[in-house]
Amino acid sequence: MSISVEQKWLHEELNEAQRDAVLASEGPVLILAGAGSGKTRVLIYRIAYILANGLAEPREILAMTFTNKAAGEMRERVSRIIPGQMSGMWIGTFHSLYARLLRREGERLGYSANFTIYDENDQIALLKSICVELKIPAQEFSPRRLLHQISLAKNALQSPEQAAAAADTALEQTVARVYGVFQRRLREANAMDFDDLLIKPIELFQQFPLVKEYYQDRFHYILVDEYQDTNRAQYVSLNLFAGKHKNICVVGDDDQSIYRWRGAELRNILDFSADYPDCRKYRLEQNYRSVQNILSAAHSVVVNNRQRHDKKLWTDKADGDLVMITECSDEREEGRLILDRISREFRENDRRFYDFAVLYRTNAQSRVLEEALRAEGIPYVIVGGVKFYERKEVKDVLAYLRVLCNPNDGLNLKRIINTPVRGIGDATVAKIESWAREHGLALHQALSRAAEVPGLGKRAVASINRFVSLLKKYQALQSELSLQELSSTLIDEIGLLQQYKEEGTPESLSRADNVRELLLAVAEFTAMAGPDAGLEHFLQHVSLTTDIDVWDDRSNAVTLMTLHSAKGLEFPVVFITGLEEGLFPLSRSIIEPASLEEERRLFYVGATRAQEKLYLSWTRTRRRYGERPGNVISRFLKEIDSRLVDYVTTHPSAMPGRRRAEPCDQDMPSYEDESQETAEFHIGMRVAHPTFGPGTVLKIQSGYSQLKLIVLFDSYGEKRLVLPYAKLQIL
DNA sequence: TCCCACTTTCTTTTT
DNA sequence: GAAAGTGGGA
Repeated sequence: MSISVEQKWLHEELNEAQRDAVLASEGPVLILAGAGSGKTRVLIYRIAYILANGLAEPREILAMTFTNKAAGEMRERVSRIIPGQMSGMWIGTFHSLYARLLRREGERLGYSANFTIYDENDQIALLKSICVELKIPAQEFSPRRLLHQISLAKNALQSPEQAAAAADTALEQTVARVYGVFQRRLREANAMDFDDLLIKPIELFQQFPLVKEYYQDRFHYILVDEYQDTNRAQYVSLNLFAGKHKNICVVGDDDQSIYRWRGAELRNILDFSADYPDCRKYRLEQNYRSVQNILSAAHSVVVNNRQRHDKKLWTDKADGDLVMITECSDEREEGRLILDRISREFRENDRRFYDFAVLYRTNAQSRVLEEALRAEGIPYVIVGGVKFYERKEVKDVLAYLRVLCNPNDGLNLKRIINTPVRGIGDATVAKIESWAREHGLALHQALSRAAEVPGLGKRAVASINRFVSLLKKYQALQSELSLQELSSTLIDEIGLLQQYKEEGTPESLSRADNVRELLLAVAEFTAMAGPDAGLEHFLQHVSLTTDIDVWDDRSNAVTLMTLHSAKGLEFPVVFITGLEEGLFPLSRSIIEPASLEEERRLFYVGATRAQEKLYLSWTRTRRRYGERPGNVISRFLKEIDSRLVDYVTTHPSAMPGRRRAEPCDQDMPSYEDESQETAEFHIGMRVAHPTFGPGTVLKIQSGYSQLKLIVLFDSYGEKRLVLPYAKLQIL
């Protein structure tokens, strides 16, 4: 195809490799784009190029991004290059775009358009009730573990029947059994979980070829960001979408794949050229983000991975400062270290608070850091962690809204039936539930016929009737009132705010605040989406909006978040904390090479967020599970080329209140220096137990007086053993 | 049915 | 050390 318009910006804004990738609009295209190499820019210009040359209408473009925030930015930047109408373009995350598709077409699969989206807590709650019903011992098969297995099966497009057929171990058999019931329950509730959002479009397309053809026809150009983190379901659905025009452009970096644990398959990107033999490949290897030392340090770690394509990013930036590694005595010291560096950066380099990001492996680490920043009065924002919409009081209100929107949602119905307390206890609910099941009714239907249910007291029936008429009333009001009016009247009527006020504890007051904030969020949503946006849209927005989507990168505050959340972002100064064996890399990952490599990629992702300064820290000891084990320096720190590193140890000063950091001339400490009393055992070691048989040591915890081992037994799962009593044999 | 005190588990990471 | 789960008593 000849290019009708040769835009000036193609030459001014892009380097040669980027421009080639943009111009290759037709056919399958794979763009291997290293960290900071401008892949977002390529995607944006690609869309702009397609539109500017009239190759497609906006509505014929489908662009998958990793976050809603990224989608919004992309849309905005495209419209700045190509002013004009952008409406009709499908740009968003897999989950939000597929939810849109399923609201339109899900009817064919037996879901009505008002389906509820279940988040992880809902999934767990549902699984728990299934486990109780099927009498599955929760100790042996924790709902969490079952959920993870089910989720992996779903994302691998395995049906419950296939899972049952393939099941060997007791765990797999249980998973398959629960999985089948789980799916049935979701459907009965007219609910989809996050995984269903990805797999139902595939079912739809497979069962309804005409629907498939419509969408295949419609989307002339498909663009996918972060392709290295797609799972099987995403992969299959993309191929279905691209089936006709085959103009599919995927962008990714195998070194930045960090979601294997939730089913992402690296082979999707590694095998793209096998799937599309005529595909064109482009490599973006010039990094525009980081100084050379940071880039080299990150590279010196990630080269230790075996599962990767060899490549090396380059930059024409200066070397920059050395990467600083600091050894701290404990996590509070680590917090102080960060304060210290921030104030120094302020003095020396004229920074703003938003120039800094503090990254960590687990959310639990944020607390100490938060305390340190607060004590010093430094503004900060935490991305992730306990999410607003997951707070109890917020979920309670949302549960009401969900039930109003979708009465079949039995899970949320059970949540609110006795919240606030109205005398409908567990026993009553259980009776109605089993009666409902006997008669093939949904819970809400049974509730309206409470008088017929045997064994219910008069008081209980009266309470239920009051509750049912409350719901009926608001269902009727739904069409008359605006979203805001509906929710605020409802909150008034159930007396939630008043109840919190009466309790008067700081905790309940903050709950009241959260409920008010939820009302604010409703107002904000209406302002953004327009008055026509229905309850189901608001609820979908709530389910699929993450912290990172609302994070404001220009607010004047230090950002705290997990390494995972930091993907795709950049900051002048980055701190990566908690670089200790067992924390980063996490102990569970150490025993499995593939997981360890993923941890290493996570380190790579974190390090390459930094533009100018990278501070890495580890602590000699850190509180975990209320205990305080000794730590060993992370292997990742040892893998960094020592010529790129400035190693510093902080010593608690004799004078209280004063701290200093002193350079330490010695080489970095090695594992051997850290000889623990646990010398006999180490993580990853194979052991045998008289009752549980063979297993692998997952974790070693040093308590105050005794040591605890966590061992993953081949046939008994995880057990915690107290060392002096566990008669373990080393294999 | 509800509330309080006690025990247990939990820490990966996220749409 | 917190949050959630368990069990006994009112």
